[in-house]
Amino acid sequence: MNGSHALKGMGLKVTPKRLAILDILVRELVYLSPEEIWDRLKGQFTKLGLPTVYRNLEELSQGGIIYKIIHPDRKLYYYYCENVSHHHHFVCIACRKVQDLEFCGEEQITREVEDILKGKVVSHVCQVYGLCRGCSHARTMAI
Amino acid sequence: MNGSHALKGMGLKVTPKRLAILDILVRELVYLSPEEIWDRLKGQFTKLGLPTVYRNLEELSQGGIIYKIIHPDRKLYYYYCENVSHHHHFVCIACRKVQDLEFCGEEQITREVEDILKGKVVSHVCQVYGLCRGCSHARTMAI
DNA sequence: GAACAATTAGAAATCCTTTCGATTTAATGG
DNA sequence: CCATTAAATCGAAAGGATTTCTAATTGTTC
Repeated sequence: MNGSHALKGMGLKVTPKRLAILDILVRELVYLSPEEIWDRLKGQFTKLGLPTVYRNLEELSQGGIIYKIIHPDRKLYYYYCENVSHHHHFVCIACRKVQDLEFCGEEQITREVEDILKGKVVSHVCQVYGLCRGCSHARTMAI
Repeated sequence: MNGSHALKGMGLKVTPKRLAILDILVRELVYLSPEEIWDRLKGQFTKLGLPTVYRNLEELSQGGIIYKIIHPDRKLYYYYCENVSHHHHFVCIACRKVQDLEFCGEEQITREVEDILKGKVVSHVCQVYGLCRGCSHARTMAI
């Protein structure tokens, strides 16, 4: 994963801040809010506005290199995922780690919508919440 | 669907406003925002605060009689659905109608998470967007 | 390295949603 | 039917995440 390359590829200028924002997500592989990313970068840049973080995250997301989490609290969270083909995610509710899922019921859903509801599928979202391997162990032992 | 009965069942007082809010959702069967519901009820009640609508929708949702839509704009929308067993929905992006889907990949997903990721599923969301029968016809003819 | 367009800072605005204290209303039971 | 009490409502105001705006800065290109 080459940050500069990726940014250029989507027609964005390669700025240090933009790179740093992407880098955080690439390194942590958990979903983060704009403010959390801002906090992590404050030490690295004397001047960094929260709007800059918001704007960059939105641009990166538009460019298809990072993704938004569907979160029950209806706030913005982003995560990086290398896998660019269509797939869904398993999100750990304890540590926020995001992992790929193979399974996607697209076919069955499309068939049902077309055959029974006589409608047309445009898109679908699917997200699974739970405890990842590590957190599920930790919890079993702790409680 | 008896509104008063349903409200009592969840330990809520039967007030005219609460009934009217529920009634709108039951009659329209599309997802609506608190403000849209408020607009529809302004004529019916001289005094009706938007916070009242918000509060009631949240209570009804807590009671499990109405549901929140997962919407990309991250705003609140609610809809009524008679079917209380676990299932997902097909949402028309044109008219907002919400229809039940049979299919749910719960089993396969749980198996994948447990067997491959060694994690534990707690919950999952799934929502399909598209054009319902009527809107898909209308669009074909219009464009 | 000059020119230009894109990016950023910082403050302020926006807008959805929630909170608060005071008032009203539904439910209960005598 | 009326009194009591807890729940519900009003209206204003606060809260808080996100976006907008203008001027200043910085990458990119040639």
